[in-house]
Amino acid sequence: MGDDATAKRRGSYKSSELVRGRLIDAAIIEFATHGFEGSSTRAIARRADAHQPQINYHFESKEALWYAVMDRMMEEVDEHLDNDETEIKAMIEHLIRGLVRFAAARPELNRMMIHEASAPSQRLTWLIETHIRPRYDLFIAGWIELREAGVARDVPPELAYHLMIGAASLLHANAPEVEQLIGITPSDPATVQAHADTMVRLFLND
Amino acid sequence: MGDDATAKRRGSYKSSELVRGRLIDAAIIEFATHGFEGSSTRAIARRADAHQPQINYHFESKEALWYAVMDRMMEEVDEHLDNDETEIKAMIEHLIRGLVRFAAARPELNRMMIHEASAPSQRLTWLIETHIRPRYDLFIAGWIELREAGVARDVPPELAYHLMIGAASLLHANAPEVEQLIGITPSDPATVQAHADTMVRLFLND
DNA sequence: GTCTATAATTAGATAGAC
DNA sequence: GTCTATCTAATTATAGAC
Repeated sequence: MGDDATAKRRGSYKSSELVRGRLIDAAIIEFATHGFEGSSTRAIARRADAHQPQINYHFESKEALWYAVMDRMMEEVDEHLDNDETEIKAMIEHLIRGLVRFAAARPELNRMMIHEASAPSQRLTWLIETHIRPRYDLFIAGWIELREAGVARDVPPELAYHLMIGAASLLHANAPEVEQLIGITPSDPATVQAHADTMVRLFLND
Repeated sequence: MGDDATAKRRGSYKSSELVRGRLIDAAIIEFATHGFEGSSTRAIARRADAHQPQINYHFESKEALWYAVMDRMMEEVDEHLDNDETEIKAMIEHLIRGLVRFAAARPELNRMMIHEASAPSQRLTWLIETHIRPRYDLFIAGWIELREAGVARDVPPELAYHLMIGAASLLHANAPEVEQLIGITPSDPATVQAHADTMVRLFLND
């Protein structure tokens, strides 16, 4: 170790990971804005300051890049929603506030979700079975427990997930519309705070 | 009148309007599913049982077709939300139930809105100024009045519109996901009813 | 690993016969 | 108004020099 070959391998490896990461970052923006079909690998590469064929080098295909993007987004959700509360009401309140904060910080996930969830597809099936169902099951179990404890308002479990995510995310997913229509910046900390407070009031009993 | 030329003109006119309507119907589905850039005029024409150049004949361009689609969708919203209630609480309850019913019947509008509202564009600006702002202004004026009357729950006016639409529409915009994940059909009358009931409970005081 | 060149396919739009 | 054929430009992916 320490010879030229090792140094070169290390250097190349590091550089490769950097480009790979930049391509994922760029793809998140493009896929969220234009959808999978509407995004071009050239635009992704340009945004990542890379060349278009590097996508096929670092990933198997445009589709493989999309899967890598989703894996990354889901890691980020989990970091945002990480929860060490033990009391049940504090936990759900923490979750609701986390949902709003994440929607504001990363509107791209909700945008991508709507693009993909609009029609059945292999990508949607993979997304549901790999990433969504485990998280959904946890959420629903918690919601039912909260309903029984009288903490949650009267929202049927099979509707709760999408009502809550819809109310938490549209303001941020549609941020460009909101800014032009209403004149507020949805990602402003004060707006996020007011939004989270409102969500807690709406979905939890006093 | 009544001569061959007139008959032919009449026949052609009727046929032309029919094709034009079918192209708009088809474009609604395609634009909602794949976004503007992701939709191909060939796919739209195929779905309308027409030929691809007929789009450029009946509309100036793919973009002109998109504008015609939005005009049509907005006409449909207004029909769905048409309201002859006079009492203020009955009016907002009618509106909320109408929002849910429309989202279920025509998930395409909400899908298109998210596609377009994700990034600034000429299309988004036109959509806001032509169609959204007048309806938004009416909604907000009503919401403020309701807040003062103590009928509406404590949701700030600048958040109310997107919270309500988000909660009303995501379940239906993401219907394919919901069916696979939860196993319910969001457009089922019983589900729509339960969804509307829940929305009224969430956003209005008892 | 990068980057130029390019192959193969598909896109939106148009020409012109009917 | 319709429909075939086609133009130009853009797309994903690959070949091969470096």
